[in-house]
Amino acid sequence: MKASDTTPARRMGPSGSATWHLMLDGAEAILREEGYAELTSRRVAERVGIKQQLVYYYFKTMDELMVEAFRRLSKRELERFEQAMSAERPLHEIWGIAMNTSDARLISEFMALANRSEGVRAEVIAFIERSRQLQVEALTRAIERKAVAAGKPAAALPPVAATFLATSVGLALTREAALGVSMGHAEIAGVIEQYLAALEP
Amino acid sequence: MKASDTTPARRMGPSGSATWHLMLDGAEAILREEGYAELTSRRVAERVGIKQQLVYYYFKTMDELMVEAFRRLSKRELERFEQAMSAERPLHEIWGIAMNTSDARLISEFMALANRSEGVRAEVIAFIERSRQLQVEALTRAIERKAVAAGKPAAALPPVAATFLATSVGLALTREAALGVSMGHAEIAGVIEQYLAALEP
DNA sequence: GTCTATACACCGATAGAC
DNA sequence: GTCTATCGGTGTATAGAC
Repeated sequence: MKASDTTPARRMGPSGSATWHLMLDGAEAILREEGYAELTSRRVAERVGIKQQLVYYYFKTMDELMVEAFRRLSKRELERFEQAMSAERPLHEIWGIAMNTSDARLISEFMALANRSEGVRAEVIAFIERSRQLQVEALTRAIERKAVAAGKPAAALPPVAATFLATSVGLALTREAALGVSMGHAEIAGVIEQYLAALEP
Repeated sequence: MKASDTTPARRMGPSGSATWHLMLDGAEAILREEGYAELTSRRVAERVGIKQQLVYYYFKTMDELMVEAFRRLSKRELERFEQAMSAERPLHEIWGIAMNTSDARLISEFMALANRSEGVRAEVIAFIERSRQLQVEALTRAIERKAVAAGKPAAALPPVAATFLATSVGLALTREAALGVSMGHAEIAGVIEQYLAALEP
């Protein structure tokens, strides 16, 4: 369309290099420990021991850095889920992941970021849908195995409802625990574990 | 302890005045529509049509403004809960409130803020505990009424677990809906409404 | 009660030297 | 690949005039 872009376009470095990863590591640490309000090029640089301006050699904008950071995280998480599916008791594994404090906090921050950045939003939506899909498949298989073994028709709780429930509850539990609230936590964890034990003895 | 404060303390306006409320209204609107990263004295002033510096006549710091904003909101919400308890079908009312989009978003933002501000954190903790207490009481009463009527021992799901579940799920549903995700939403809403209908026909 | 003036720190981003 | 220099913009907060 445009025969000549008047802006010559800034010189940029390659994705995937060691420094590139280092910067994303720094960004993750900041999100985890301080929240997205502190995620700035200066803070990232300070953390990894480089100059602020170098951030813009590897990322066009801070928004792009955030998108890349979530993309890397989401890939890692999905691989973790997939691996959990092939473990001995997949549902217990999934629940364990949902209860992992530090990454729950990280994902929480990205969800907040998703409200303000189109790029992040698209990645977050894709991640939610893919991980829910994975969980539904695993749960469906587990329920069917159980039903066949017992000769029962099973399921007052549809698999997708159960996974949604587990994810929401896991997130709420870790978020409240971080604040120092614990009212009802033991009871709700008990209910979930009872449900899991019934499916995966 | 200190016989004389060397800093003369800046001149301050009264809490509760019309302008004071106007500023909190502006702060709420910003949180709802744009998120806490945009909650600045300049943006508040712009919204309500006054100069940025006037914010500091009514609030010592931005942090104090946030605390006051949450305090006002939390008071309003708790009154709403209490009123709902005395309605015809209290549990349906509570679920309705949990599903109210705009205030769920607002509360979400304050929860994120709680991770960064001690003052906000204290208020958020108090709010969570008080509102959960209220809900547990209402649910306990409803279950007992039902159990007495049916002559049953009742309750595989402890009331505090049920309310925790409803709150987490409600928050997750509205947050995802805001992003445009809907996978499993109909199923989970169906399950909850079924549970409610069983208790409050 | 609201305004102007003003300080100082930090932010994203660009240009160009080494 | 990393640095120095630098820009315009925005943030919190204070002092003091009207």
